[in-house]
Amino acid sequence: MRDELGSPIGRDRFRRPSIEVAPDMLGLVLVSGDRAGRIVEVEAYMGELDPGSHAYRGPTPRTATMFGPPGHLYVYFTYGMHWCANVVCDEDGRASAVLVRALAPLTGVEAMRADRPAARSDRDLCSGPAKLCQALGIDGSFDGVDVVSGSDGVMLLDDGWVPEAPPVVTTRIGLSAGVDAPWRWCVPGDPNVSRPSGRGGIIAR
DNA sequence: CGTTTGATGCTCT
DNA sequence: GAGCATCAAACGG
Repeated sequence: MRDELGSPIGRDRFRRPSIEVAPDMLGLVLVSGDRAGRIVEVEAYMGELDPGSHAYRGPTPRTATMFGPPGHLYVYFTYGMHWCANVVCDEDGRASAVLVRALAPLTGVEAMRADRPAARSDRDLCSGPAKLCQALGIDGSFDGVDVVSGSDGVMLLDDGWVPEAPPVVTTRIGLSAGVDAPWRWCVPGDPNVSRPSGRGGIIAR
């Protein structure tokens, strides 16, 4: 299954601040069990330096994974009903993470449809951080899993695909603090991107 | 199309 | 008790 979808990624790729890792994650394949999608939208969260980050006020039980070693999944629960998934970055002890905000579905699309009955089209399957978790079957039990080794069925792969154009850069979505940081990156023109532009419009392309 | 609103429960103050 | 890294349904033009 993995061999067909791409090659494993070294942990060193995540051993940097999330604002460096995030744009490099566009195009990678996120695999969960028999389902997979290509990452087309990400956001960076810079831990204790970032008022928009869950880690801004220091470590708590909820954010423990984000303060741990890179290459693991930080999965959190929000709005009383949704799960969202980040990939932890930077050295152990520094809370830096990349939120995966949208995927282009690749495999297991039938299973995704079954788990996302509200989706009116396949573009609604993974076009948002909570949607993609539902589509891939990711919930709180996946917090802390290693996406480099893939030992728990969730893995990031590189199949060599690269966007035709440089990423679109915007401000982040849905925050009340840290709203001005241009830390959201999208694959230009991809129909699965959750929203074409951020609060301040498109900052760079 | 666009914007608005209700759902729903965990987390930290 | 307030706020939330969201989503879908219900509106209005």
